[in-house]
This record gives sequence, C-alpha cells and structure tokens, in this order.
Amino acid sequence: MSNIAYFPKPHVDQRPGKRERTKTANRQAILDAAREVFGELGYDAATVRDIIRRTGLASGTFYNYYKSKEEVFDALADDGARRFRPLLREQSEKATDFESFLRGAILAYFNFVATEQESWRVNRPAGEQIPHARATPEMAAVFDEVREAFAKVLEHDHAPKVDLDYLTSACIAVAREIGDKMLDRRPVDTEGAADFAAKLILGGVAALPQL
Amino acid sequence: MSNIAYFPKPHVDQRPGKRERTKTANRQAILDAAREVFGELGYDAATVRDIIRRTGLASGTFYNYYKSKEEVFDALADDGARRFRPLLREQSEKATDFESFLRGAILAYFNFVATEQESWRVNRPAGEQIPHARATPEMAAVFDEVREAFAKVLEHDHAPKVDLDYLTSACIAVAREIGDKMLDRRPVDTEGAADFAAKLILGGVAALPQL
DNA sequence: TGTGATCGTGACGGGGCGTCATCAAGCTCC
DNA sequence: GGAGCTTGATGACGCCCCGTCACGATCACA
Repeated sequence: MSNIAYFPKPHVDQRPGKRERTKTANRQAILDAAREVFGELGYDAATVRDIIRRTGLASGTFYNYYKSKEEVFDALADDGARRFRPLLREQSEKATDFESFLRGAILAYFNFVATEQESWRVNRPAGEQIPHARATPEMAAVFDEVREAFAKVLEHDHAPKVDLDYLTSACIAVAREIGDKMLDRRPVDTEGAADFAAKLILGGVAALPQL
Repeated sequence: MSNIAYFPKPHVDQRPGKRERTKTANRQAILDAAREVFGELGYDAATVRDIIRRTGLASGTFYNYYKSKEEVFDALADDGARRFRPLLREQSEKATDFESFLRGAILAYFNFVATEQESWRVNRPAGEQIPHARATPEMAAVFDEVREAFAKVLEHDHAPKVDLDYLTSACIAVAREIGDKMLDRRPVDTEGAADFAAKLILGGVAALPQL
C-alpha cells in the first residue's frame, strides 16, 4: 500500500500553471456566456453586464479579456471562421474542377451554418438582426482562401481575367444571403439551397466581363 | 399707403396650423441630426443623446417621435427606399427586356448609393459597420417590386420556373455587396460595377435549376 | 377671451459603462 | 518551505445614457 502514497502526485505535470489555466477557462467562460446571451436576447439587446452576470465573474475581470461587446462578438465570429476553414480547405483539396469545388464549398458552408444555428441561435427574437461579422483575421483568411481558389481554378480553365475582388465578394454575399433564407425555411434543405447557389454562381462566372 | 396695412396678414392661410408645422419640422430635424451623427460617429457609437443634442430639442421631445436609435435608423432607411423606388419603377417601365431592366436597375441603384454616400456617409470611421437596413415597409416594397419584375420577365421569356425568393434575395445581395465594394474604390465607377453585377446575374439566371 | 387639448421641457431614478485601488493567490528563487 | 515579487480577480465608484413624467407654455377653437 505504501506505493499508493506516490500516486496522487506524479512528479511531472505537463499542464500549464494554474494561472494560465484559469486564464483560458475565463476566456472560454466569457465566450460561452456571450453565445448564450446573444442567442437569448439578441445581439442588440444584450449588454456586457448580461454576459458578466452569466459567467459569475466580477465586472472588472471581463475587461481583462475583452474591451467591449463588439470585441466578444468578433472573437465568436473569428472562432466560427477558424472552425470552418478546415472544411473549406478539405473541399478545395478534394475538388477536381471549379464546379465541384464551388458545390462542395457552398454545401459545406450551408451545413456548417445549419449546425451552428442549432447550437446557439437558439431562441432569437423575431426580426432580430445579428450584425454581419466584421473583418476579423480568420474571416479575412476565409475570404483570401476563396479568392485564391477562384484564381487558381479560373487560370487553369484558361478563363478570361475577371475582377476577382468583385467576384469573391459577390459569391460570399450570395452564399450568406441564400444561407440565411435557407435557415428560415422548414425543413432546412441545405442541398437544395447549395444547388441553387452553385448554379447561379457558375452560370454567372461564365458570363463575366473580362478585364 | 393704407393698403399696406392689410398686406402682412392675408386672410386665408392654406398652410396647416402651427402645431402641425412644428411637428413635421421636429421630425425632420431629428432625421437630419441623426443622419449627421451616424455619419460622423458611426451607427454603433452614436447615442440617442448625441442626436438630441444636435437638434437642440429636449430629450423628452425626441421620444414623442421615435422610440429608439433603431427606429430613427429605420426611418432613414425607409426614407431612402422611398426615394429610390421611383427610380426603380422608371427602369422597369422603360426596359424592353430582362437584360435592359436588370442593367438599368442596378446602375440606378449604384448611382443612387454613390450620391447618397456623398451626402451623409461623410466622415465615417474606418472599418465601421452600418447595419444592413431592416425590413421596413418601403424596403419590403422594393423587394417585392424586384421580385415581381423578375416574375414577369421570366414568364415572358418562357423561362423555367425558379425559386423566386432565393433569386431576388441573391440579386439584391449581389447588388448591395458590389455596391459597397464599389464605393471603396477610387474613382467610383458605377458603370463598371453595374456591368459586372448585371453580367454575373444574367449568366446565373440562365443556368438556374428549375423547380 | 376663455377653455381644453396638445406637446415641449428638463429633472429624475434606474442602470450600464469602464476604471482602479486593493488584496489574495500563484510563481520564483533561495 | 518560505520570502518576496507578480499577476489578475474583485467590486465599489463616478460618469453618462436611458426612458419617463409632471408641469407649464402654446395653440386651436368656440
């Protein structure tokens, strides 16, 4: 039995120190609370105090991590983009041509937002607006990735030069808008929506003016 | 000279009573002040108090006209849509086919937003977001008008049945997004942007899946 | 001119905002 | 294991914005 005395205290603890751990725990707690609060009250109605109350932390603690409600929202958006990026890359690698890439990417996005909304747009007041995510680093990365995928594939298809910024913006706008509308319909039909969006964009690209 | 005595006091004053006049004047003053404040501070940073101070009215007076900052913003958006609607209708009447309607409508929209921004997005902080206008009555009317124009023209062109809601949303999204991007470029090229957006949409419509 | 209706007014209580002095707890070095 | 240093959690505080409401001035109408 004497050995057991050693057991609860392994000498090498690889975990970071307690300070570091509570820091990430607090950061995560704030993000989780914010997701809930935004989901329940809507973004506009939510206050920093609501988020703070939900975490049980002191008000000052919140400001050690984020400067404002907007910054928390950006962090959530950034987190979403970070989780979506691998899915996008997967489509980009697996695709054989432009059409399959576009279809795959849009479907992946629609499935992603459908899943996301289940988990946190839980009980949003009707007509409530969630602001479009700002340009966080991860959002910009997604934009660039889409842009580069377009560039590569259009070059390979010896397509005429087009205004890539306009094109990327327009495609993302279509995906966002159709995605939103899709979520309002019952049942949620990600495949039908993706089919629509992909065909619209594909047809459009073929008809673009060259620079 | 005796006649002059009658001059300053014409018996029949067709203008509405003073009460009514100050009412519309106040309403307008609030809208004007809001436009300025939103332009200078950005929508998020602006407070109801900022708007009130700019008008010189008492705080209570503001609430006789609008319930909140959001409501003022909606009123401004509604006003914009109301002013844009005749331009849209003009295109719809003058157009001979789908393509000319779409081109005309998009160009009209781009010229409209280019003019608007000159007049009140004067000095917006970089990266600042103006929220997308909510569904005000006039906004909904614009949406419906576009939708009906699509319906009519697609039927006339014996085009296959398509998902009109998705299509309308997607087109408006493209116009909005390209319009935004267009405003960030110097010089602002409404024709080039309209050409791009119109071609993209036209090509896309031709390729849509039928219901 | 008198009377009632209609707002403009600004003070007020409620509450969210961001800060900061304080102090407990973790970390480091001996 | 303990002394001294560092970090960051705490919550009270002052500031300002919020929306309301009792009051009074002004207008409409007879």
